[in-house]
Amino acid sequence: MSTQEQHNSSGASVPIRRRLSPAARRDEIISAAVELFAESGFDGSTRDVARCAGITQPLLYRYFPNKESLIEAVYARVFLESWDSAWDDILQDRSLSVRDRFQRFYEAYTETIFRPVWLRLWHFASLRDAEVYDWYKEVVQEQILKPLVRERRIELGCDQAFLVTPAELAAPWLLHGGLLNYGWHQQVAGNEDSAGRADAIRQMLEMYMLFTEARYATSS
Amino acid sequence: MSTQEQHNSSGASVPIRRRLSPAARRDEIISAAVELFAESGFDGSTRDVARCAGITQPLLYRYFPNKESLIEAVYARVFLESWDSAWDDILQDRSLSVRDRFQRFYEAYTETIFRPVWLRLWHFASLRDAEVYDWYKEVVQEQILKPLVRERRIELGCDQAFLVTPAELAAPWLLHGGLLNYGWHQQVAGNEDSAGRADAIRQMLEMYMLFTEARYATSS
DNA sequence: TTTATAAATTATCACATGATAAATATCTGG
DNA sequence: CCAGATATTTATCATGTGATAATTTATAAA
Repeated sequence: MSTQEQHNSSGASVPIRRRLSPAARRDEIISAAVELFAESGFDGSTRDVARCAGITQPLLYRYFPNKESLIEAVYARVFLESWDSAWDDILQDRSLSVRDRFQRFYEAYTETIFRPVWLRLWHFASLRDAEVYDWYKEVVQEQILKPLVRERRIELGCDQAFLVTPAELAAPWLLHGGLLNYGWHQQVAGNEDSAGRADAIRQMLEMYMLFTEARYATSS
Repeated sequence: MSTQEQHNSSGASVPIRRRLSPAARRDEIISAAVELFAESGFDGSTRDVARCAGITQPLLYRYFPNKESLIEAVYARVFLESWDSAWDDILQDRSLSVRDRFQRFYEAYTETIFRPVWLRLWHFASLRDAEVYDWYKEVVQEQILKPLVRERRIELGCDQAFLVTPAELAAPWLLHGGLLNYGWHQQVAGNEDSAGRADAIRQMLEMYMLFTEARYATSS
């Protein structure tokens, strides 16, 4: 990716030696690993990561004791640090209806997670680490789906119960999963149609609104 | 997996040499590859496939010119040959309501595709071959989703148009994708709850029924 | 039993990979 | 400008991998 070179007196090309601070170099290595692993999976070689980062392969081992710890750093960069606090602001903005609020939220959210890097790493990760998957599932459930259920209940005027039951989460999970799947379709096909994405979100919310209306109507 | 051995006079263990017909051997190799690739991905080694099949690694190359062609044989076994014609019978049985019919269909269908082998190979495949993914998407759309839309339209009494438009497929795709995602959740978590599965299908169909009722009611 | 066919194994190659040790060049503080 | 600290590279190892050639042995037909 960034393999710069110099030419010495004898004409042979010699790599430039950029001396960086450990923190900066570490960041660059992680960025390179994110790109490479997203493309080739976690079986991508450390040599390719190094080439992509513009360094030699052994240098990688000054920053990470082994490949596994590099992979963990990639997880942290992509999954842990990807939650945008602005999303929380949208989710909590009660000046909008639940429908409009979650429309806005999902449009912002999918702008990040529908990037090929995120989606592919997510798939690769879930194929090798059930833990990462479980952890992120928890995040989605607590940060997105439970708020959705709660706010919708309030909107429908049946706010007696505070806890969100597993049964109530089934439909939101189904729809959220459907949206993820939609994003995956687009990424495999190489599309990046933001209008179609907004439509998909609209349909998803439409279905949720109809479903909850029918369900909570009888019990309110 | 099936590495049988014999002991010769000097006590050293020597592999048994089972001489099979080419067709039978080929089948065994593919079965072994299906198991191994489902677990380790397509980067699983040919040596491991061979061990799993109870043969030596070079023998594999008498049946497949290279690893890629073995992978293609795995695709064929798992994806091409997995469609059960009994499913078509269910889909075409108009003695049942659309809801009941697709409930039955999806319960049978997911019994097959929610197996870890199918789901994992599906994920591995879609990460490396957009073609396989596109091909299967087409199958789902033509065999499942378009029939669903058509039959539902008839049931709602608005059978004027025969063609199914892309817009009409958005909701079914979202729900179908959500169900796939549900299966993936279960497989990663190691669950195999068929009651939960039936419930998920019920909710999915409930949402589709409500959605179509609301949508086609105005235009019929 | 004998023998020819081909299924299966042993031996091996070239290359890629994760990882380590030693040598070298770059930057910073004095 | 110099010297020490250390970021970076070169050289290297052990192992794993896809693939091929040569050899051996099981099996069925004569």
